[in-house]
Amino acid sequence: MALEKEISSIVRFHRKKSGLSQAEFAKTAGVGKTVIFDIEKGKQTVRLSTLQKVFIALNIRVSFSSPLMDAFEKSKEEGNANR
Amino acid sequence: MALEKEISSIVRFHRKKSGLSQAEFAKTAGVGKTVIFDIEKGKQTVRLSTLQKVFIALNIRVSFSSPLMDAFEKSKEEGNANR
DNA sequence: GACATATTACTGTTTAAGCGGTATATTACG
DNA sequence: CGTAATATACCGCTTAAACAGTAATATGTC
Repeated sequence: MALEKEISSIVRFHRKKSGLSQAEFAKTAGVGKTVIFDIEKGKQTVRLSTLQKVFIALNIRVSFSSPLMDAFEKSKEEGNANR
Repeated sequence: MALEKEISSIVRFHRKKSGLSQAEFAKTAGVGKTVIFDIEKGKQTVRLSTLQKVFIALNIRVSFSSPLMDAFEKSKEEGNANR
């Protein structure tokens, strides 16, 4: 599933459960009402900072996975952020 | 950990493992070199579409979790996208 | 059907994201 | 140390994201 479509349905579901309209939720999240509509419509060009506010307001966590993720976690523990 | 910092370190780690410089990787991901530098620097205002290109190029998957996530998955199976 | 509420759509304005070019700083390696 | 590669930084330029306002649909609820 495309990332923006997934975000779209997740945000809408969570917002509806919160009982807030788009405009009300926009206020609590600290963003404009337009961008809530856009996100729920599946807009691909939203800014990360905007999504972050929405996710925080809805108590949604984001995580990442990949074939290299175990090695990445290991490197963090060892304090090798890069190399 | 802040989302943009997490993305920053994950992207840098994966790119380094790929053996590409920022400029080379930018080309393969289909974005400008500047935005790769910005992402690895922890920029918060990157666009979702840009991150998407980077994640695809690095084979990184994104997933979401929340207290309502089980109910959300259920509602998908039942075909109730909203309500 | 009438009426309230919410969503969708469109507007103009402000701000900045992304871009390539380039210049400087940093890092790696012989 | 020198030098090549890479990363970091700054530059204008173009495009569009986010915004509030408003208007038009849609979705209820009585």
